[in-house]
Amino acid sequence: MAHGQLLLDNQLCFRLYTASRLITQAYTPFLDQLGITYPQYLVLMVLWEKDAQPVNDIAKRLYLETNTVTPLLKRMEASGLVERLRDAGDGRKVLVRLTAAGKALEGRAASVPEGVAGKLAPCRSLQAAGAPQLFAALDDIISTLG
Amino acid sequence: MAHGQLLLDNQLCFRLYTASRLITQAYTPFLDQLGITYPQYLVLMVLWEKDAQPVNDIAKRLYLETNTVTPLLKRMEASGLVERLRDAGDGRKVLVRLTAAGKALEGRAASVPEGVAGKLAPCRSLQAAGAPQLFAALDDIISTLG
DNA sequence: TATTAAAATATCGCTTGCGATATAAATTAT
DNA sequence: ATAATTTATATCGCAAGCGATATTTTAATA
Repeated sequence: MAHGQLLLDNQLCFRLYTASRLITQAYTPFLDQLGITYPQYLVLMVLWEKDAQPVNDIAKRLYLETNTVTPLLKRMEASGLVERLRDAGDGRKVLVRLTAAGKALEGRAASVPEGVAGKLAPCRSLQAAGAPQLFAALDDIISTLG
Repeated sequence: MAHGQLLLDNQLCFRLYTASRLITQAYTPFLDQLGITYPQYLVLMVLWEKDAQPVNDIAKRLYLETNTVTPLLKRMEASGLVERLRDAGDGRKVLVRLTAAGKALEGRAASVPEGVAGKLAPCRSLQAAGAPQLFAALDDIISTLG
C-alpha cells in the first residue's frame, strides 16, 4: 500500500501511547487503595526522593509544564498530601513539602511496583536483557525529544 | 536503597508515559497544519484503512472506551471530518464514515510520519535491530495488558 | 535609580481519558 | 409473546495535559 507509514500497525507512537495507558491502568487498583492517581504518585516519588522542592523542579523532573503541575499540586494539597509554601529567599518560588500523611504513603506504596510487575510477568520481552534494552531505547527517545 | 523500586528512575511506566507524551508533542506541529489532534489522527488512520466502521470497532482498535471515542467523534463530525449514521441493520450501532474532507486529509498526512521520524533520527537505539525489538516489547506489553 | 527583561507560578479554555451510569435496541429465555 | 439480559452508544463528572496568557518577584541594564 502506498501509505504504509500511515498504518496504525507501523507506528511507534501509537504503541507507546497504548502501552503507556495500559500500564497506567494496571497501576490504578493499587493506587486507588492509597487514594491517589498515577500523576500524583509520580509527584510523591519525586518528593520522597527529595522533600521540599519548588514547583519548577518537580515539573522538570516529570517533563511536565507548570500549568499541569500547579493544579495537580493544589489537588494534592486539598487531599492533605503536600503543603505549598512561598520560598523565603526567592518570593517567586513555591516550595512543595510532604505532610505527615504524604510521608506515610511511602511505606504503603512500597508494594505497588511488585504488584504491577506481577501483571507484567507474562511479558517475555521484559525478561533478561529485554527490560534494560527497552529502558535504553525509551531513555534515548526521551533525551532526544525532551 | 530500601525503596529502589519506588525510584522514578527505575520505573518502566514513567518512561513509557514520558516517551509517549514527548512523541505526541513531536506530532503536534505537523497535525496542527492539518487542523487535527493526535487522537483524531488515530481515528482517521483507522478509517483510512477501512471506512464506515461502528464506534465500537474504532474504540477496540485504539484500545479506548466508547466514552472517550464518542465525544471525540462528535468533535470530528463538528469539524467536518466524519459523519455518524445509524446502522440500518442494527439500530444500536452508529457507523462512522469519512467525509470528502476526511478522505482528502489522507494525502496531506502522508508526510507526517517521516516528519516525526526526522525528529527521532538522532535516536541510535531506533536504528537497525533496535526499532523491531522495541516494537516487539511494546506489542508484548499491549497484548498482555490489553 | 529607574527601566527593562527574565524567571516562577498561576489562570483560562479546550481536548482527552476514564469510572460510573443511563438509554435504547437487539437477543435470549421463560 | 413477554420479560430478562446483553449489546452498543451516549451522558456526566472529574483529573490530566497543554497552548496561550497574566501576575508577581527577581535580576539585569541603561
